[in-house]
Amino acid sequence: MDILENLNPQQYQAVTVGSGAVLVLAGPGSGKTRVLTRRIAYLINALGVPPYRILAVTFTNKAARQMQERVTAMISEPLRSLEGIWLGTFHAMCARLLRREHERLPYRSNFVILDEGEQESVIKRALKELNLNDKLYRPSSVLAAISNAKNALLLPADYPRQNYRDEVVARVYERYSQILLNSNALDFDDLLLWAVKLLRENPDVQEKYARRFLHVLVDEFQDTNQAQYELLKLLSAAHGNLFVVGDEDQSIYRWRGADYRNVLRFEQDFPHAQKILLEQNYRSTQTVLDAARAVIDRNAHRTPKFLFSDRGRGERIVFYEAVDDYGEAAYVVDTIQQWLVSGRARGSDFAVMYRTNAQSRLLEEAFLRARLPYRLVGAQRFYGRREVKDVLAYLRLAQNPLDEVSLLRVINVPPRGIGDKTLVNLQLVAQHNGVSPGQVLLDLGRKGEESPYWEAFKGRSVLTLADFGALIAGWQELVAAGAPLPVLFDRILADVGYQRYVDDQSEEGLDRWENVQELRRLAYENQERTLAEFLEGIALVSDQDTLNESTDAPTLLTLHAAKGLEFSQVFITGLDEGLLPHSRSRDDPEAMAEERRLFYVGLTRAKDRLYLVRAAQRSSFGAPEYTEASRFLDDIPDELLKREGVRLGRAMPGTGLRGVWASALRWESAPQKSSPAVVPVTTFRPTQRVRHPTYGEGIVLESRIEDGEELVDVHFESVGFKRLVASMARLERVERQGNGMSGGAG
DNA sequence: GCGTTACATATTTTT
DNA sequence: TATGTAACGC
Repeated sequence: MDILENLNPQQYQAVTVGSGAVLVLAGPGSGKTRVLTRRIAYLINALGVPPYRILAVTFTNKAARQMQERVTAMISEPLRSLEGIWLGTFHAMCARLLRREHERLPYRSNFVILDEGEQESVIKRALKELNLNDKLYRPSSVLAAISNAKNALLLPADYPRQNYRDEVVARVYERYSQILLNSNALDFDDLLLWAVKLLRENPDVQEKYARRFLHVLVDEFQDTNQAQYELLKLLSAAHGNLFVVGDEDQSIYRWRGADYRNVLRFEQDFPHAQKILLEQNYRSTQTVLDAARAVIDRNAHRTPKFLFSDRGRGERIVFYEAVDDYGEAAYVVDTIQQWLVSGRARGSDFAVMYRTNAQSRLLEEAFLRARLPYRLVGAQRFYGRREVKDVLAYLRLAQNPLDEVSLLRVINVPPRGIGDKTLVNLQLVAQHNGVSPGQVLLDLGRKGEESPYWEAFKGRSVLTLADFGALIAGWQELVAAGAPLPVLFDRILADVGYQRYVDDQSEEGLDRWENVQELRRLAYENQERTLAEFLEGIALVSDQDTLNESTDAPTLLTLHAAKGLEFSQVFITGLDEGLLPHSRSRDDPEAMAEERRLFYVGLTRAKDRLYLVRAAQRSSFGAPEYTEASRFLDDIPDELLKREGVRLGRAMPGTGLRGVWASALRWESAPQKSSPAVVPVTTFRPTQRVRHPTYGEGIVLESRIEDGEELVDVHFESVGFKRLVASMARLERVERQGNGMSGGAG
């Protein structure tokens, strides 16, 4: 394939631009990935740049993998390979750098990478050690503060102390860092922070890499944080060929330290940078783009862009207001099903997006009920499962016995008689001798009574400790002897009796054991790799990476996870105040602007059809609540919208039944004309009054057929909302004149 | 030291 | 809801 084929003038310019700093501002669907991959291929094929002199950075493994595949396909003979190129995520690149140069760092090359849960447990430990109240200083908020500091390249000593709380956070930060150092462990932020430190403090190292990388290319530049930007500057310093692609309007990771103003800084730092705007959109209909533009134009401080498409106006955007969150999920699934039945669309054409992961549950249930397969990105991730984390902790312990986090996690899992007392003792002994608890254990395990630590323990506790230490010692020997991953895996499970522990023959136990088996399968597939590589691969996978592209089914995913993807038909659900925009962003204009960008990202994922869905009533947990329509909906011009479903006024909080009544009045509910699918026949209709032998009288909110059963949602005067199966519940119609507005509680 | 239970408590997005 | 933790009894 010709690398320069099928490029518009701006894309062509970006692909072939000469040396120096280049900023490509690429609107959604403007061929950003195409530009990036062709640029790399162009450098190699046309300019003869050897792949090993190229550094290309992405945010997700998936993006990296995709880029790798596409570029490889374009590389011409005689090379045909990208051997030597550094193409990966920021974090993977840093991990690689740090392992290579570990002698310049206070870490060993076999350091482990902590995930967020582990970070939090270290914070909790630090708080406890410092006698701080974890109610007052929430681990999550302290962690966020520390993370922000690291993103801004601030070490504990540099942490700004403006008030007492800062002082406390600084002290926790200090202790936290010590624990990590002693554990030979790094968190995600450390990977970046230490990489920058390494390059800054070792000019020879910096020069080595900066000279090597003739070209540095970056995807999603608007999502970089300070540390990442600094790293890019350090690595491109020698040749100055820094090629970044991004879009301020798609910056949605502010909470993680990303700062879209890096785009502005870039222009200041490289005043001669070439700036290229990609504005032609190849993805969406003009209707979708118009709506997206109307939404994003309300944000200040951005480079105005004029996205245009030659795909024509396309269909109007459907706006559906459901009675409640069940109705919302049902609408989504019904609509998709009708398309599928009609044969005019396939499963993978659809995506259902939401703000928070919790929203996926009702949707999943609806899909399950309809017996429609779906694929889910992220959420209760496999690697987050307790049993999986346990086994991984064992593996990490085998690789790095200094890892206190993992040690503390599994030292008494399954229960082996090492309780709080013994644990505190162990830590004391370790501290006294200036070693880590893991080392004490190992020594006890290896030498038994000969160990100098033996006497420090009293009673039989030392026996249990020594037993466990002997296990770890055994695993370590296996690792040192280069035993294959599955062998080590099985040995560990057998040694600790893990199956007996998780699989209690209950359904849940079976499920857990399944997960362990799944992990073992993974180890088997990766048996060519070292334990360290295996663990690092797992530590750095993201949810987005778990998307299985081969399944032909609708995708359920958060708006964040949707970035970079596209679908023929997109549902954005939960368009309620408090959810999108999220309530936590309410009082912060910057956060609110980001909510808007998030919505913008969702809108621009759609190629052909867009459905905006919300629920008039939603239960976050416990009690259902009335919701207000998202303010963002107001910004979409009416002529782009086609309303369906019930119609509600804005905001009827505290008006009791009125909300329910209003929501039960169908405003327009004609089935989509374009869809020949069968409209199920129901016995009950919304607004109809019914009587139930136990609950008394109520009003039908919604009725639909699922799996051949008619499901009726009723609001009873006595008990409120109930979902009934029509054939089971002895529901009677109540024929009555007049408006039923009286009676009932809200 | 272990296991059960009651109770509280918090819920955004993730490399 | 679902998860964690504090308290209790064994």
